[in-house]
Order: sequence, then C-alpha cells, then structure tokens
Amino acid sequence: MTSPGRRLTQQDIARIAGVSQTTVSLVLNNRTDAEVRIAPETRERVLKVIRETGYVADPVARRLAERRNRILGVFTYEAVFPTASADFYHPFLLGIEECAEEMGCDLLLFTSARAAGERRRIFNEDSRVRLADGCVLLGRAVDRDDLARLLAEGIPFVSIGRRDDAGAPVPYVGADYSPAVRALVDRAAGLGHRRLAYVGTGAGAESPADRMRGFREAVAAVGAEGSHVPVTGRTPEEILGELSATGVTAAFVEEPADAVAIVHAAGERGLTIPGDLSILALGAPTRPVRVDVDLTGFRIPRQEMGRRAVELLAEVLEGGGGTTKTPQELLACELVEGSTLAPARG
Amino acid sequence: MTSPGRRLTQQDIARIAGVSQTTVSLVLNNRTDAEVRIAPETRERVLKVIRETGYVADPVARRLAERRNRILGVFTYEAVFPTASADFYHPFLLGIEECAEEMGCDLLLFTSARAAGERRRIFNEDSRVRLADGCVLLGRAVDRDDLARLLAEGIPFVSIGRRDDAGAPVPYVGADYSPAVRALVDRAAGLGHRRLAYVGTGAGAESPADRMRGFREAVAAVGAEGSHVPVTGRTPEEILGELSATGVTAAFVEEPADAVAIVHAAGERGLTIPGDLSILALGAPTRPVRVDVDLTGFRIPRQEMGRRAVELLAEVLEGGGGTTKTPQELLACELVEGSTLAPARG
DNA sequence: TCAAGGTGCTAATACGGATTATCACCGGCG
DNA sequence: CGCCGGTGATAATCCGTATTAGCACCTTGA
Repeated sequence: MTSPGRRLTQQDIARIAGVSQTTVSLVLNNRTDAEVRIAPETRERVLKVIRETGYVADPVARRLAERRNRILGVFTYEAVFPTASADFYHPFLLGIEECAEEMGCDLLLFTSARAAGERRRIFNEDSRVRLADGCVLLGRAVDRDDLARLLAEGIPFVSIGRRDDAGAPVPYVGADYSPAVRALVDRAAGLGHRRLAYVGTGAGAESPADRMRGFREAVAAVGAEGSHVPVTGRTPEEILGELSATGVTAAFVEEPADAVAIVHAAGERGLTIPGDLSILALGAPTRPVRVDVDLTGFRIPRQEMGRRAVELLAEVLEGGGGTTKTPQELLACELVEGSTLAPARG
Repeated sequence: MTSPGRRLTQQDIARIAGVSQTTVSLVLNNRTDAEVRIAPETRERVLKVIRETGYVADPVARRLAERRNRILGVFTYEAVFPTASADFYHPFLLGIEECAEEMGCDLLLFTSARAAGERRRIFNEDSRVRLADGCVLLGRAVDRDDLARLLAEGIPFVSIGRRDDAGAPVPYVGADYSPAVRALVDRAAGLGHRRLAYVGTGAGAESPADRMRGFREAVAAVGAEGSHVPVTGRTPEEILGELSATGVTAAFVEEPADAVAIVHAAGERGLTIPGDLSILALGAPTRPVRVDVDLTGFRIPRQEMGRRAVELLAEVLEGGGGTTKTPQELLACELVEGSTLAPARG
C-alpha cells in the first residue's frame, strides 16, 4: 500500500490525482459551501487516491493551521499511576477519560513537567501546555502562580477542586464540602453530641478550608461546641488522647486515612467506636490505606467531577472568545451511612 | 505580565527586542555555532524580553518544523482507567509514566480512537498518531492491519506484548511465558504429577499461544500427559468436572480469574486444593477478581515491561533513520510460590 | 459581441518556529 | 584604493494544512 519512505502529504495526493493541494484539502474537509465548488468527478478522483494510498492528514500541521486539536491536557502535580496516589486519582481520570472518549478527544498527560527533581510546574522551559486545546488541572494543592499565569495567558482550563481567585476567578468543578460536613454535624447533633472536634489541618488548600468552614458554621448553627485538633506530626494515639481529654464525643476527621488510624488506636486503648467515640470521615483517602473500617462520612463524586470538568472545558472551548463567564460548579457529596456514628452517651 | 489577548510569538519578541524573528529563534535554541553568531549584548536583550514576557515556544509549530515532540503516544484497545481493566493496565502505565517522566516526555493517551461505538482503531479518519514522536501499543489483542500499517508508514512504535510478524517483524517487549510455564510444569512433574491440563483458550493472541506452547513442550520434555481443557462458555463447575473425570492432578490455568473460580468451585464440591488438585496460574488476571487465593504461578513483570518499552522506543527514536534492527525482547517472569501446588497423590 | 453571472479550480497566504543562504559592515593589508 | 576575512544579523524558505481571493472558462441574454 504505502511506501515505507517519506510520509504522504496532500501535495503528493494532489500530484497523483492531477489537482492542486488546495483541492485535496477542500475534498478532505468535505466543503460543499457555495463559496467553493468541486466537480463530483474530481472529488471522486481525489477520494479514490486518498483511499488507495491510505493518506491521513498530519495532525500537527492541521493544528497549526486550524488552532484546534481535539487534545485535552491533563496536568497533575504528582505522578498519577503509582499505587500510592492511584486510589485517589483514579476515579477522576476515569471520568475524564470517559468524557474525552465520547467527545472524540485524546488526552495529553503532562508527565514531563518536573524541573529536575523539583515539584512539577506547569510552565517549564518548553512547556507543551499549548499543545492541547485546553487543560484539566488535578491535584490537591495547585500553585497560585501557575493559576495566575494560565488565566493571564488565556489558556482554557478547568480545575478539579475549588480554587480561590488567583488574580481572577478560576474555573473549577469542585466537591461541595460545606453542606456535606454540615449534614454530618446535624446528624451528630441530632444524636445528642455536644462536643465536636475537627481533626485535620483545616487549612493549606481550599478543600480542607471548605470542610473546616462547613464544620464551624454547622457547629454554630446547632449550638454545639467545636474544637480543632491538628494532626501534623502527631500520632493517632496522641490525637485520641486529646479527644478523650477534652471530652469530645464526635470527631470529624479530614483525612480518612487518619480516621482509620484513630479507630485502630482506639481499639488498642480499649475504647469502642462508635460507643465511646463517634468518627466521621470527611471525604476520600488521599493516602493509601487499607480501609477495613466502615466509616460514616460522605463520598466525593470524583468520577462525576472528572466528567463535568471535561464538559465544562468543552463548553469553554466552544465559546471560543471567552465571552462566557467563568464556570464554577460544586457537586454534591453523597452521605455514606457507615457504622462509626452512634448516639452520644447518656 | 502578559496581556490576556493573543498569544505571544517569536515575531512579537523580535519586535520588542528590535531584532528579527530569526535572531529570537537562534537565541532560544542557544546556537553558538561558528556558522551563526549573536553578539552577547543582543543575546542578553532578547533573553530579557523573553523573561519579562514569559514567552514559551508553541510546541505545535516547533514540532512541524523540527519533526520532534518529546511526546510519546500510548495506544490501548480499551479504556485504561475503568476499574474493570485498571488492575491489568495499571502496572504497565506505571512503568511507562516513570520512564517518560525521566526522559522528559509527555504522554498522549489515544482515547478518541473509537469509531462510533466500535472497537478502537489506531487509524481512524483523523488519526493523531503522528502527533507523537513514537507510540507504545498496549492490549492483549492488537489488530494485525493496524500493525502492518504502522510498520508500512514507518511510524516508530513498540508493542507491549510479543507480536507475530505483520508483514515485517514487530518491535516488542513481551513476557517470556514459555520458560515460566515450563518451570511450573517441571515443578509439578517433580512432585509426581503425570496428568496435566492446560485450562484456557491457548490461542487467539500471541500470549495465550506462547503459554500453550510452553506447556506442550514442557509436558513432552518431562514425559507427562497433557490435555487441553477449553473454558469459553463453560462454568467453573463444568471445567472442574472435566478435570476430575480425566484424572488430571495439576491444572495450568491461563487466566487467574478462572483459577480463582475453579478453586472456589472445588471448595463447594468438597475437593481440597492442592490436596486433590493442584492449580497453577499462568500470569496476571485480565478480568477483575478478588484474588483471595494464594495461587502458585508466576508474575508478569508488567511495570518493567512498560519501562523497557519506553526505553526501546527512545532508542528507536534516537536511531532516527531506522538503521537499527527491530528491537524484540522477552522479559523473564518471576515464579510465585503460592500454596496451590502440592505433591500428587499416592 | 460583449457584459453579466455562474462554475470549477488554483495561487497565494497564514499558522509559528527552525534553518540556510546571504548581506552589510568594519578593519587591516597589499 | 580595492580586496579580503571576520563579524553580526536578516531575508527567504521550509514544515503540511486550511482558507481566501481571484482567475479562466462557459453559458446566457440583450
């Protein structure tokens, strides 16, 4: 069929069919406008040559001329495939891939964006971000400067996870943490819990901040007492100690991996969960853990977030000029019944 | 920093710095040849503008002119992220991503290659395969026509998994099934097993064929009796029935998911494994199963295969012209001790 | 017989960057 | 004075496709 030598171009097809390169392009793009007319026989002749040679247009040249690729970039600040992070990233990617496939788009994974042992950055010396039509950002913490730059350069993108403004509003699809946390607090309060604690950083990135905020607001709304128990640099035992010492009966744990560890620590200490202490998990584990506990909490709609991010990105791309306003959506989290929440003692 | 309007080009940089586009390109590419000279001050002035504007070269245009991308394509005949296939594909991707990251390459996932509900094909109407420098092929069965076409068009690629010739030798890195299967057969024979069975298709694609071949050769070598028990359309119970009826004492099961099912079926039937029947699993599960059995068998070095494929692809790309010979490698499988192999009865 | 209007195709150009060939300039030397 | 060699930069061209403007030809009508 094809010679192993140089790749075929429209020029070659044109020569064989005895027409101009323009005509080949027109036939290929199936232009039937009033502006441009091709005689049916000519069209057929060109198509025949294309069929016989198996010619396929060079996507690079196409992109250069057309400014459109049907390639969506996916940027993550960590490798996505290692098992350590796979459990967390996988559902997002699943949604992204599904939606991209339906839209006939390919996915470009920016795996090279690491500056020599450093953290990944979007803009390194020869960033390939612009190769994609647009880009999905994935990661718990996203670099503010990168965000600002993406906005400034007018690169279409959608962040997965809510982001604070970075010079301008950031397009995102996030998980609606506040109401989810609030619902859990309401439940706990309804079961008689009065001393509640937020266990986690509660700050650093938007998502912990959102959860913390939801917690504070809900605690205030139900008139309970809420404290903040930090976790960094502390063992589950120490955390558990503080919880007991302060008379907390329901702990809202930011990171399910911590929740699991605390449950285990409680078991060794002779405490029963949820008899002595209720544990509520706020989201999905970002660290690999063996989740052998049926935690009460909520489910982050990760797959849906992936899908929706791609959909929104597509809309932005369709919009073209950027006249449409910044898409910002929060998707509801689904409560998970679990078995680590029980009525407060007494 | 940058205006939100149109993207910056070398032309813009040139205008600002008061030089020509050529000069900007030369400075960017750091050309210090004797052929081309740039005065240090001019160079500095251009670099300053580049720094201030944050200019980054358009990778598409670059690719068109340079014929090089640092983008590696990854083609799979199925979606890689769905949990159904994730367990199988994941280790390959892990190896691929690792290696690509080290080499400073990005990964392009061809997710769009599906022709309207059909199976994925590499060459659809507007294939973007050529956008990548080269491409890694992943999948149990690979379309022969696609392979032939890749070879014919001289597109650099490496298949993960051994492939028969498709008009010409196919570059691959595969798992060395034959010796692995042979080693298992030797073990079984050493433990007194005389009636062995190969349970699976044993054909269809290269990898089952390789395993079957290894089985046949090994059985012949040790002078045992080997039969073939097909699985398609049969229940584990039926398969188990045939094994018992024919007096097989060691079953070599192509697909670990089947092996697990057979072990369970045996349990329900009151047979003990490996007391009554030894089960050997030939590879990794390609269907999602809860592997709650400690199967004796071997490990396919999937991550290593992914890495090696990318390395070989890189070599092919370095080689450029194609003077180097087709890389074909088989990686050794590691035996897994497990607990489903025991001495034959009597 | 010639303008008007339609038809079928192509030349020219854009897209953004890399490369090659060439040019302008200056100082030194015969 | 005129030639030469070295220096520093640029105009021109290419990569392969898409698009726009326009050309050559033919028919029709007055």
